[in-house]
Amino acid sequence: MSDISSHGGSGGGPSGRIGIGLDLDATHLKILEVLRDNGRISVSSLAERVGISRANAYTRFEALRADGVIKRFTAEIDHVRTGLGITALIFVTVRQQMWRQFRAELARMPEVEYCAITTGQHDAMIQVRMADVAEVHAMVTDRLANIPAVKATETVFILDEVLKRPYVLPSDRDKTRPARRPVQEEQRGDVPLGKMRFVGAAEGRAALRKDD
Amino acid sequence: MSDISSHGGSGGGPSGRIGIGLDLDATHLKILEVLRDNGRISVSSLAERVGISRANAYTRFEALRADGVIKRFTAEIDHVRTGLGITALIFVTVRQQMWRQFRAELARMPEVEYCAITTGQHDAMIQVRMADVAEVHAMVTDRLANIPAVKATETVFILDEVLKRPYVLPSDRDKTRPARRPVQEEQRGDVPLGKMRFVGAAEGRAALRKDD
DNA sequence: GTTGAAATTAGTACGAA
DNA sequence: TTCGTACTAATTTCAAC
Repeated sequence: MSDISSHGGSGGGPSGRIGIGLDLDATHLKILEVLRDNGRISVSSLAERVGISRANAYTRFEALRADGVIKRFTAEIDHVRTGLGITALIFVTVRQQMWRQFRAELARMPEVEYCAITTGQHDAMIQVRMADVAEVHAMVTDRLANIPAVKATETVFILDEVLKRPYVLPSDRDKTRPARRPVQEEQRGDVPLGKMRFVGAAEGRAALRKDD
Repeated sequence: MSDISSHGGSGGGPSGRIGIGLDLDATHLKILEVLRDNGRISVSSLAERVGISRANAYTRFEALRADGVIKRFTAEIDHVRTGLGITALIFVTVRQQMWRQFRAELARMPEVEYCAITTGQHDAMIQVRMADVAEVHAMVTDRLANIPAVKATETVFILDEVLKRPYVLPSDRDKTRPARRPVQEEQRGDVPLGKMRFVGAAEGRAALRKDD
């Protein structure tokens, strides 16, 4: 059960994989679209829905799997039903040169569902699922605070998860947006830029993306 | 393709579902554990791995599905391979009384993978997948800024996704932690509490969790 | 890249423990 | 409830086109 992503970052940094084994065409994307909503569909039904032959579907399906485009299949579950109804985001400031230790400690925390290294005020964001707020508090004060690599934390609770897509595909963008495009074009320029803010990375963090 | 979660929040608020249709035993959790890593496993193999009969596995599997504990099955994909290698978090401050509009606009944005309402300095956090940073910038300035409900935004880029579990289960906690428990007990009290911070919700936001 | 037919496997229904 | 078995339907594999 190795949970640490073996792949490179999603930020276009030092990734690792250079040669692309497979370039995805519209059919590949269609397959991924179907698989997003029904990961247990049979390859036969998949072929039908996508509009290709079974053999072709099998070939493409296997290629997507073998090439790592599809990392794995999983079930989406209702956390409330399993008793982990509290979700929190913990923003962590990591002490320089201690990323390796931070990562190692993360691997020991099964209640962490997601951890990303970010630009901005903090260095990392972790998402945890707990039974109650007391457990979140205990996790932050007892476990995180005891990691020397952790300089500071900031915790925020999730009140509601409004939207959660399994994943986004490039083909998604051509669906809802065209209707709004003209509006965008017209309003371009009138945008009150002052109300938004981009937060860059702290000193030297980008260089520390991989372990230390 | 309705992406907005029909379920209640994950924060224990006004959920909707009251009567629990199914209380999960250790076997149920074991099933979910297997399904987390292999959502396409056959029910026969599942039965084998969990150590129950095939018939029983079918019954429990169906019960978990019908009861909504398993929301759906999906494929996990590599965003870099699909050309959406840039991930950003956008923290949004929403104008009071305009949550309904904000939610409606969100539904029109297919590149948004996740949106949660949070406590703390901001009101919501959305995660987007884009082809490049320019697209993120365009999304924030052209699309988000044009929503009257959006008072302000703060954008942060994800440099690396260190850990991404499909989901956390209550049974996970009894795996890695026991080894560290004694350490926790010893260090309890020596925790430098000053280095962490809990951020509460802004005025009246909890009451506005559902639309408006 | 497609179709069709054999082999295998999945899903269902039943009685017994 | 759970298990084991037998039955039916579907899927996967492999062949030739």
